[in-house]
Amino acid sequence: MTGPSDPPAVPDLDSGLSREEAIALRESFEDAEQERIRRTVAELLDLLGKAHTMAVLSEFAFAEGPLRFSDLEAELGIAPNTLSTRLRELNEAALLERDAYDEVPPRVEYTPTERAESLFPVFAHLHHWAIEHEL
Amino acid sequence: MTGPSDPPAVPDLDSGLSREEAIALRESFEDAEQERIRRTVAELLDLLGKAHTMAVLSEFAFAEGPLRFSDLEAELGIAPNTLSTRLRELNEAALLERDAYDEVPPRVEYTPTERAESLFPVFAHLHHWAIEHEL
DNA sequence: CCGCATCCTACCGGATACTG
DNA sequence: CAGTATCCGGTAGGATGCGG
Repeated sequence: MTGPSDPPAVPDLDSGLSREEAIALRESFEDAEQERIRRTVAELLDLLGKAHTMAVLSEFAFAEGPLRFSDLEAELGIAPNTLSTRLRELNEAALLERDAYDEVPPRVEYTPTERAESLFPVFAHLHHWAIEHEL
Repeated sequence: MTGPSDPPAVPDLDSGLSREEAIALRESFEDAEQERIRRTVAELLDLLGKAHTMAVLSEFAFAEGPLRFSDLEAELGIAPNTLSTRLRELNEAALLERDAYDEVPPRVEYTPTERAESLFPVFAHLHHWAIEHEL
């Protein structure tokens, strides 16, 4: 009773680009460009590797519109200082847009940028993986 | 000179499952199963969120066969104790298989399992993202 | 020799209290 | 409500040692 039971027509877990295609694609670039790609991937993995960064982005990936600080705080159960740091990093990486409204009570909304949206299929894939596997 | 120049025919960055499809798919399950999926995703994000886990998996995603401890240590420039911990976690999560050969010099090989391989398109997508964006 | 385990240090993330 | 200040515990990094 631990595995998925009676799964409703799960489409193939073939998320676009395969490993071979990705390798071939990268090798089609000049050396300098390959090096840039390598560095960008490393930086990206470094950012995503920080605690809760993936979880935060995942929330945006499955949310309809913008999210507020307290939304994320409540949903993820993460300390405010840490959340604050993560949001600032994501904002500086141009993955989240920060909009502050001068009201009472104050309101700050975070919205994923297009750069972030083009990253969201990753979270859809992770979600799909979780449907078919356990941990 | 910072952006990509003369990009050779990059295929569309449309990695299979969209956000809407992922949401619809999840909602097609019963509540109990949805809860299991939610928890699995959370655990997965927690594991991937640990420092260097993504980087380690990424190495396997683009490597041909198995990798050795020293390969990863040299490639990622990460402390041996930390690498040791990450490899053990990934092994316990059944994402890496560990094979020790009793030779001189000793040899230990880590091989991604099928579970891990079904996760690799994620890294191909991240790589693809890095081709089209900066950080 | 390689793959770790150990020891220590530095930094990062968690909890709480407090402020604009 | 949306953070910041402070303190503290845990975790990663670096050097070293050692067993296989």
